[in-house]
Amino acid sequence: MSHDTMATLTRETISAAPDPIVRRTLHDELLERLRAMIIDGDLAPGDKVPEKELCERFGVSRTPLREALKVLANDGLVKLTPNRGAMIADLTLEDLEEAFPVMGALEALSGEMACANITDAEIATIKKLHLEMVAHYEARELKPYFRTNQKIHEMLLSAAGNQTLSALYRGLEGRIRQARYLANMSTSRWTQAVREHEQIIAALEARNGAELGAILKSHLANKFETVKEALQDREKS
Amino acid sequence: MSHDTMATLTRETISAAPDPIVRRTLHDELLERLRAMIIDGDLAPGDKVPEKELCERFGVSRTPLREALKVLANDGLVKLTPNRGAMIADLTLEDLEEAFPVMGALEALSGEMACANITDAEIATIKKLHLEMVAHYEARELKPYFRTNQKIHEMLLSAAGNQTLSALYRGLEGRIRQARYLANMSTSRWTQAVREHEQIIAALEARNGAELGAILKSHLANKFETVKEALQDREKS
DNA sequence: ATATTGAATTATGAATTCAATATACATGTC
DNA sequence: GACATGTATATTGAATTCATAATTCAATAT
Repeated sequence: MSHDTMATLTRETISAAPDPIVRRTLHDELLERLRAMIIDGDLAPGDKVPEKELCERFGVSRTPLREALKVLANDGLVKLTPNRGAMIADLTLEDLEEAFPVMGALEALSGEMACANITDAEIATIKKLHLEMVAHYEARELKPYFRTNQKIHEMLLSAAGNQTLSALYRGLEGRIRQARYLANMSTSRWTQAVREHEQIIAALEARNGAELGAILKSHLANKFETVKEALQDREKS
Repeated sequence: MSHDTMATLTRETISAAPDPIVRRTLHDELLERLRAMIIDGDLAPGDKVPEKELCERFGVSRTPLREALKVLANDGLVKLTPNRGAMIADLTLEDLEEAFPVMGALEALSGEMACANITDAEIATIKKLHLEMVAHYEARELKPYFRTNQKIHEMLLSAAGNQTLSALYRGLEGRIRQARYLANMSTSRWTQAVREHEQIIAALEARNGAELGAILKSHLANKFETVKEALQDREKS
């Protein structure tokens, strides 16, 4: 064994079995859990965040919890008022009006990039999901419909293969999470939405990125209109 | 004074002078300062973040500083490794390749929305900045050129009038901050960039949102190519 | 009866402390 | 002399503590 290969060999020996023990910080773990709680609605918008209670629940001290809250505040999921603590952010019409165009731009990009990178297998999976979704539409099953719908958009996003894009998109989605439960669509809008999804599939199969981007953008804009109406109705009551 | 107007009057008296004392938390202040330090390059990529030193510098304890670091990590400006502390995030080619398309989408949206909302006065200001920038180009003053350039893009962004968009854009910009110092443009690229800026002004004056969006997108794509080359050169050395 | 004031309680922001982990250094072995 | 092992120091993550601000509630005045 010559001397100058030693170092290389040693490194290979070590890196041959790179199986590090994953250790997460409490802060990190809490961040994930709290995000999930907010997005799932366990912590409702407008709620005060009960620091003490959550600490007991998770069995941690206030320090890591508060660190997580600062991050969530930065992401817009909670509002922090000095000396008055944290509240789960409430969704205003203005928030929606700001978020949707940005979502549209990101979604369009996601479509464009997905067309460039997606595999045939992935397209097949999306088609299958699409058929599932249509079945839910025909059965008028709103919740399963939404769920499948979201899966399709998630797949497009991951097919785009851009972590930065995904992160921003998910961040925005978290903020407008409430909108989902609002959009009790009219039959005509629902039919239109399904038709738009047909177009999405077609553009995807043709791998026409520009087209897909445009469709997604207007699809989202239409969805926004639906949500906006629902939100305005709710605010009246 | 009738009794039923009392409450109203009282409320008016209070809300007539809403001049709350602005109190910021240390965490918030630190966040701002650290961001500036990173973006200005006072803390260089790859540097370990000296917790203790910074605490002394700012005269605060570790708690608020660490809170700020978590937020910065969430934004991708620093990397946090458990038990090993924080490092200023280093910019890889992959980061750039991910960030630029997203920046492009956001910038395009910014242009579109700016056209819809911008005032004549704002257009005039931008034109003035543009002339300044051209002057710097002709004098071959790179740094002032960049600075003015950035001001123009900032104005477009604020003219778009979408806080969500601004926040995401600035976040991304912070991450690719290093790219600025890399882009030592060739003369031909520089000339091209100025020409593109002429087009930007033209589209803006015509208030042609779609056009402006498209120009900004390709403008950024071209810039990316320049930066990419510079980065590859640097990585070789 | 209602509104206002002041004291007690609670919650928050930030500093400090403590335990666990990593790094640096020294010593011993081949 | 190179490497490994053990020890000391420093740094980090998280709990605890402390001071201050906000909230609650009873007492008082209107």
